[in-house]
Amino acid sequence: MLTGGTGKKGEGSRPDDVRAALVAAAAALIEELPESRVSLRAVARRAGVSHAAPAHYFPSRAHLMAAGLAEGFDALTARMLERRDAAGVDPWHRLKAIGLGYIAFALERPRTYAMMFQPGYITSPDSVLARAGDRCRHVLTLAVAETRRPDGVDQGLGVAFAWVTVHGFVSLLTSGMLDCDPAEGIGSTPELADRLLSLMRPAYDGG
Amino acid sequence: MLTGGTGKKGEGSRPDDVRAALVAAAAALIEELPESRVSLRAVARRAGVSHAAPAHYFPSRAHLMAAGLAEGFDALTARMLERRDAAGVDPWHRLKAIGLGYIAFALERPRTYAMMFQPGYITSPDSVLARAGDRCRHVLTLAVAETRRPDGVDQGLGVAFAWVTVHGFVSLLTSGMLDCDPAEGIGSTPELADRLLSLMRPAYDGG
DNA sequence: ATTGGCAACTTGACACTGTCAAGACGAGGT
DNA sequence: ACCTCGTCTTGACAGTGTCAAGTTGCCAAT
Repeated sequence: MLTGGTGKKGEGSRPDDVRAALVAAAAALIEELPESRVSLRAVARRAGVSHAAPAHYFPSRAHLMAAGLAEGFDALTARMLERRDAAGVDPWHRLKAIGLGYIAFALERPRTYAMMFQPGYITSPDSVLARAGDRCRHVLTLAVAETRRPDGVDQGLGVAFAWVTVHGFVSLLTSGMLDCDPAEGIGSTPELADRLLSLMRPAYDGG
Repeated sequence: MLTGGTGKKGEGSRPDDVRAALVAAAAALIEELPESRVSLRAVARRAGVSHAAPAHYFPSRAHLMAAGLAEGFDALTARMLERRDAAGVDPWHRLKAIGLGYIAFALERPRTYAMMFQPGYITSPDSVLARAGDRCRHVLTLAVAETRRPDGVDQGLGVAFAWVTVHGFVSLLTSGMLDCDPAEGIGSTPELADRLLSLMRPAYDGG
């Protein structure tokens, strides 16, 4: 009765073709255009359906955007896991790799990232977007747990501190409030990111 | 020739009445309504002028919003100064007071705050909004300079770290990504804010 | 004192938006 | 054969940003 394979055609080809196309189109446009220009109608055009088709799958614009943004969150989570698993076994190195992966994702897809944290797209605590956010935080929580030492900060505070730092960094950066060269070298974005992350090391690594 | 008192009436009463009314209306609506509903026409209605009057003072919606948001930045700066001056003489206490004032402002005026950091409203590096942001950062820079010690972090990094922390905190909080009770007590927002700020103390206070 | 000019708006229009109501249309069940 | 339902389209409505043209009222110059 709910979604999940209404099975229009018997030969099992497209269970939810249009819906998936809409979400994919939304995710693409979110990165291509400024937020105000990602319209339901533009998404519908890109998906090749009529301007009111989105309304049959999503009760409002916010819900469609949330679905596209949830894909963004999952991509972010995947990126974090990838970097973590390539970072070896040292807990601090793993945590730092997650942070750098987080920052890399946000700077590669700035519009998607900024919109993911826009209030108003989480319509309920168990919405698609909120759940995607929870999965992302979970990765961070695991990494912080690995670093825990008797004299370290407690779990919740450690997660908050790490997330706050990387999120604040990319958010200020893409807002244009932090001025540093995107290129490599002294005073560059990657160098500042590295130094900022190193600054929080004592909270996890014991000093 | 530029703006600044065209002096329509000789008796010197209203040099730029309508413009100021528009900016004030914009600042008010920015806090009252979600971003997408703060329209040029709504601002014009509140200011009591026709729907196209804003176009005579601001080349685009972004410019009018930026003017309203610049007022928000100035209010934030004022709040920071107020708290700092009430905090005594200890450099770290002064810096922390600035951070707490920053957080208090952002949580009292969440929509204004979020919009201030939205990419797209800074139309040029010396726009009204960018300048207001510079004045705000300057207050932070001064406070960080006060704490400087030979073995401390360098100025730019210290400013970035402090800003990143407070901004990341309020941004994640208003996005609904950090779950903590707004009320007082253990696990509450003010307590988390306090603990986060304390976590960055070693970077300034020498350990 | 009349004229011209000009800045400050207003009115009107256009293409576009989100959302709702109603209709088309094909498949499945009876 | 008929009916129903889900899927999507068409059409409409109020609202939006922005542009073009018009209106108004003051100031300076003639």
